[in-house]
Amino acid sequence: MPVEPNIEQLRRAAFLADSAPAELTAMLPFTEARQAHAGEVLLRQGEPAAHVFVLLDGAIKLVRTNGRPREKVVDALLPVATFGETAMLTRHGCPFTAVALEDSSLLAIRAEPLLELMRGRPVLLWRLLEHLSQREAHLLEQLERFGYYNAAQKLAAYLLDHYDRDHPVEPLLGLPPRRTDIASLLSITPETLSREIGKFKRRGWIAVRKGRISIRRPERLNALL
Amino acid sequence: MPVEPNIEQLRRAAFLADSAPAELTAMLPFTEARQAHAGEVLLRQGEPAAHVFVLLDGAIKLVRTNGRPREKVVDALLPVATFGETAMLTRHGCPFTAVALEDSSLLAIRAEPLLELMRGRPVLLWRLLEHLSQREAHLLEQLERFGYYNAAQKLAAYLLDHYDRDHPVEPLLGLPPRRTDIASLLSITPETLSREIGKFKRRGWIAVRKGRISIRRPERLNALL
DNA sequence: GCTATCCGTTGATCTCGGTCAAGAACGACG
DNA sequence: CGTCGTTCTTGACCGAGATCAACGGATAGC
Repeated sequence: MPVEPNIEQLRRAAFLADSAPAELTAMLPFTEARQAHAGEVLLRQGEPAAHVFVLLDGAIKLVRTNGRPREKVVDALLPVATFGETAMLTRHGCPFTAVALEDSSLLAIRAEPLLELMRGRPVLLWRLLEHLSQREAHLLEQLERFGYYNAAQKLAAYLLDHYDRDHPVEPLLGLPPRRTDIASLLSITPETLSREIGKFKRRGWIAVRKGRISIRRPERLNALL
Repeated sequence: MPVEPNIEQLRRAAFLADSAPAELTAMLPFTEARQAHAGEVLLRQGEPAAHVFVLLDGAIKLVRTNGRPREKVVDALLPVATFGETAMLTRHGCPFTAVALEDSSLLAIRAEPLLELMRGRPVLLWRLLEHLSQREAHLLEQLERFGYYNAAQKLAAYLLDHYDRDHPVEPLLGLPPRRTDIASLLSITPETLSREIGKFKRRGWIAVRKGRISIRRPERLNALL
């Protein structure tokens, strides 16, 4: 049974981080804790988003489904990330499909009353605008990198991006069990990914235990970029 | 001497398109017409943006300058596009450098009073939020495409994106005189771009006159994607 | 009009990463 | 514990596109 959400959990979301307690409390009535099992679809591309999600624990991938079998992962989210903010703002539907990579726990904020609440609290709008601005910057950076990075650089950038700063000593990556998802995100084949991981491992820059990767020499990875 | 801007020009900007005349009129005092000559830098990556720009005529490229000689074009803008909206919202400075590709005419709206105006008119905030949401969708699409498109597909997508719908009979592209910019945008080398253009020309799908490309068989280009 | 410079084009070669195929590790299930 | 099915790994080969280099054509400046 999911525990009732509280404002401390809401506060972990970047676009709500420094909101007044009163505003967060006002959201609780239409915020619910939600568990998603691995593989569960939370948002579907093209459909309107009824909720904004806050990922508290687990991992989520955002994929573009373009009809054809080729399905591209455009982002891999770790706690605490949010998604669905833009989907509720456009009538074109969600620009991606969100799938749980592993069993995850999230907050689901109903979009309609959230929008209504924001209508009366412009400060919330400002926060969201700033948040979307940062996301644009992030996407531009991704776009830039994919332009000229080779396979090793893509992997290094991915590993560094997901470096767990909370556990510097044993930085285990809690990410995609599925190597194919990482490969898709980096726009390389699983075979190439496997070879690059092998190279890094052989040089002692990373270690692999139970399929999970830990970074041993972040400075070496960074030197590649 | 630049003509005084009017609200009809402002209305051409997507995020202002259906604003009330009163709101647009309120912007006029801090909006000025600006001419930019080819090569002129309008915004610089990392620096705060003092203006939001509306491109009325000409062409602008957005480039990421990452220190190294490698400089990547992330977008090529045609009229009527806007840029700098996100730069004024984040304290991290502009996420790109904006350079005029040819002599261009723009509107420059001073950021500070614009933000102040928006503070009092939340409807303007909503429009901007919707606009940024659409841009995120656009960037995600770009990111997806770059994942698995080959050189020919990239070129076809670029040509179709910049197809001038106002001149269906003679759809001359008014874009980058510089082939190297197109190549950078598509993340291919100028040599490869040249070869692909050659192929399309040989098949009669496009025609080149004075360095400018016109599309003859858009349906063929579309079939590649 | 002549020359210099910069781009764009064309050709030859190389290389990174994709493709195809086989084998190894892992988890689920009976 | 063994079998199956899926995913990851490893190897051999191939091809799209990068690189290197030479040539052609446009624009600017004298």
